[in-house]
Amino acid sequence: MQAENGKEMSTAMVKIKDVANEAGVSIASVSRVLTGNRQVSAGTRTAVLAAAAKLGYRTNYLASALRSQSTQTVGMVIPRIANPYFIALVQIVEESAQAQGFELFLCDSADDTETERRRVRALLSRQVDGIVIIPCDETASAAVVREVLEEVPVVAVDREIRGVPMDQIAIDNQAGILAVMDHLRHTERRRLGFIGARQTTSTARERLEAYRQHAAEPGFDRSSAARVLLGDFTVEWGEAAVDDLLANGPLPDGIVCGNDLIAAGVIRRLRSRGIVVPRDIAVTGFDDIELCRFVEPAITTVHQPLREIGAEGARKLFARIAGEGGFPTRTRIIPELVLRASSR
Amino acid sequence: MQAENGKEMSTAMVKIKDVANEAGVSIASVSRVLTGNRQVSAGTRTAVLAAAAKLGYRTNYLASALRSQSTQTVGMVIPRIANPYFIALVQIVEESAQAQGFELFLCDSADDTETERRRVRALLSRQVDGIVIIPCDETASAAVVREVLEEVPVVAVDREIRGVPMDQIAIDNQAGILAVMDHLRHTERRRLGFIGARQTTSTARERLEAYRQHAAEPGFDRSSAARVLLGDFTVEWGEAAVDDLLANGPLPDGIVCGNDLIAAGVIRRLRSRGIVVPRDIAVTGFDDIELCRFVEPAITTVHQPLREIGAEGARKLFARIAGEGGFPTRTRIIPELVLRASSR
DNA sequence: TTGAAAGCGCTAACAT
DNA sequence: ATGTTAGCGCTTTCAA
Repeated sequence: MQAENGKEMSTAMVKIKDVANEAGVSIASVSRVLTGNRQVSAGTRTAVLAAAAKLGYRTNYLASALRSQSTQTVGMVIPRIANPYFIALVQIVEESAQAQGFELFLCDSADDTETERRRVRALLSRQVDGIVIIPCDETASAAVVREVLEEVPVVAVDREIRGVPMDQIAIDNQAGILAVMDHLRHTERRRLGFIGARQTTSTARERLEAYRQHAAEPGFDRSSAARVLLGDFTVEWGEAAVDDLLANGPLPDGIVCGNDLIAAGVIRRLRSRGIVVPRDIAVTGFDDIELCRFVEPAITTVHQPLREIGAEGARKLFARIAGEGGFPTRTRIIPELVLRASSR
Repeated sequence: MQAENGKEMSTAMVKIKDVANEAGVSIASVSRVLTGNRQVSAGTRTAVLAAAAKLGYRTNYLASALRSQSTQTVGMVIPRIANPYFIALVQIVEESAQAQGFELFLCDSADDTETERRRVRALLSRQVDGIVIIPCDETASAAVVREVLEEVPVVAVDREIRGVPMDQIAIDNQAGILAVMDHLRHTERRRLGFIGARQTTSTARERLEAYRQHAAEPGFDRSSAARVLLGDFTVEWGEAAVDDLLANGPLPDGIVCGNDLIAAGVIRRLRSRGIVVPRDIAVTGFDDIELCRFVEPAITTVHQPLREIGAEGARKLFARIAGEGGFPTRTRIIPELVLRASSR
């Protein structure tokens, strides 16, 4: 006892040998009972279980994993842990992992390629059995992912990686933007603008490309296709972009935003400038995050089927881990438009 | 090559022996260079580093940790990964961990004592060097934490655990509620009500206790102290609680909410019932999450100094891990009121 | 400063 | 069905 320095006496770690002694069997029998991969007699099982419970034994993960060459762990690397959108995806993957008896090791790449590389290497160093990645850069992330693929299966989720033959699952961004713009056309919006993010991710790129393509179609004013502002996927950029628009000529009557955060910023700034949404100008988002229903007016947006995306990503990963072969696949889920007050 | 089934040939894992061969030294020397705990000649160092880089060697974490009895990993158990408030705290702790050269293993207890116990055991099984916990139940979590304390240091953050002598850090909830109620008193609100959460956490309990105490003071209508509704810390409960209030007699002119999510729900439902906030009724929140500034009207709330709480929690943990003794401490940070439109 | 060898705690192969 | 033992890949004595 070392009561005087406030430290409790540490219980010596219980090892498999202690359980074996207590149960009166060999350590191999203990291992067999606990891992369950082998036949054991009922008597041995009972004795081992009782001894383990009595001593409070917990298998040493490090030793077990080192020996069995299996960590039963998968890693997930996301660009920003503070982004609720990514966290929602994490939750689905975590559920699937748990259901398969795997643990999930979550890492934040801080939307930085170098950090992403370090995180991925740390995961490989921990001998994870597979990795789910939301890459932070459409092209720069390719190199590190290619490296990983030499060792364990990887699935890219939500964002695409170019030029790497691998399993991928994401939403169909083009279809989403098309739905938004069809809606704006039918509600007589003619002069559109697009406020999105710089083209470092497939998400940003595909949404912009779809906008440009459809804005040039009949039904929209000719100025629309060129009215494009690119920053990042944040509320702050949405606000700044509105100032930009206001300073440069007459406002459009519809703004297509690259995601909901931008849309929230756009709406807040427009309101503070006395411009009425949706009467003067319609605003749309993308992703359908919770915030949409709290903003006034509530944001019309494209719903991300996160559950499907996450579940399918996990399914692909665990299939590879289980040794299933076949060519890598790229899946796109077609999203639905959610009409709310900001565009009516 | 097995090109026909789409599988790349797996690179054999590079081991320390391979590096030793390549560099023409013993494996011990490689280890010494890579861990940096020992003296090595410049020549050996260069040769080892070059060989390691050439072969793309990464230390096997499992083997290294098993042998050295140090994982350089801490665990963090939070009640809900989907709650941005907890995630903000995680980020701060993660920063501190990285700065100390530790990895953080994040776990979700799903606000359930049994899951919490399983998660904690999994962490111990992985030989983490310490644990930061946001306990899901003020009393029930005590048992599992007491267990853990036998093996590694634990720090409770944000919520208190009763009856366990351990390091703790949280906000001073009583002071926060007092600030809210002083403000309401000065703005002539007389008939108050409290919408909070059931008393399973110190957070919920302390905020209610403070409300009850101050509501009975002069300046408030006598009905105030008894006008209390308890559910959980969600938007949905805030909405339901308003229906409850409306069905039972005249409305108060001020509602103190247990947190911001409840306040957001309260405001949304009041508005949909045609009741004007803050003219007819003032509403306040607690925590100062991002949402507060998006709700219309923006929510008056108590700001949580998350950075300070997280950093101090991490500091305490790493001090214990480093072997610092001394009695456990309980720290409370006094928060500030943030005045916004919902109470003016 | 370096190499040889022991051993971290466990699982799996090999006995019986 | 069970026990004995090798060895997972590394770090750390112990010798030299």
